[in-house]
Amino acid sequence: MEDEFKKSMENAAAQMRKGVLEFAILLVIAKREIYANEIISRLKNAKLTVVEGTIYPLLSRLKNSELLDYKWEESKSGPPRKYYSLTAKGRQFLKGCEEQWRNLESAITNLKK
Amino acid sequence: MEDEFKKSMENAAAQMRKGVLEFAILLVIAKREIYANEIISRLKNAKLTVVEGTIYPLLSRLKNSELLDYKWEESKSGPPRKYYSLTAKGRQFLKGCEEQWRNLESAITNLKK
DNA sequence: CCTACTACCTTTTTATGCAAGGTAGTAATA
DNA sequence: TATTACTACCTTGCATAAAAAGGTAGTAGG
Repeated sequence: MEDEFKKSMENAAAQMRKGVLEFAILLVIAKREIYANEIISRLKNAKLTVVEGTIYPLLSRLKNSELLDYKWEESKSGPPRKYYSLTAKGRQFLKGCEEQWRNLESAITNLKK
Repeated sequence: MEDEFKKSMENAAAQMRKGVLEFAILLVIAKREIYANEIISRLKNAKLTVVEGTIYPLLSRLKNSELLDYKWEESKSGPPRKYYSLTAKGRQFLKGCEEQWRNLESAITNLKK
């Protein structure tokens, strides 16, 4: 397999990941209060790689849109952490995302037929 | 529901669509030779809206990457059309996309648990 | 020959993910 | 108490790519 091909393939995969990134982060936060580095680990486990430079601006955006809230908490080892949680608006938004996701899944299924 | 919220929701939906756009187009072309405007209609039916300014550059990119090929064909009514088809490389690429898509689906499923 | 329609394509704007670099708190150790 | 290591936060600048808007050209009908 050529290099160019691999590059394109990786790029396509990255595009798909980007598309659901916000959704994925909201899903993770919905489960429990969590801070940025934990979110990164959690997504990595699910094979959705995200880096700091991506997640911090995104979390800020979601906070500004009032979909998220956070509270500072001390850490036993290291600097304090921002624990994020969903606001009521955020939960509503997440529901919308879930519906969009189902639509997307059915769209792809249809296109395959 | 506020306006801001709707806007964010639409934006999130758009993001998701973007992520699978290339994949969706390849799926459509895989079924039969087809030209740009038909692709647009086909995707619209599947609730994946795309516009010309999006699809033409994308088709060119895929052609340049040798994933697509095309041939001109006369139309009974109007200017000639570029009918696109997948190259061998394109079919291989599509397989890769399908795998990525499955990965994404399982990632989301896992994050929900 | 003018209008309508279809089909192609390009230019410009905007959004956003990511690499890289930066600050600061804790803690172990030399 | 200086040094190093680690964790956690955040910002700047670049590259990519979708979408809006505008442009060219072929056919057809009145």
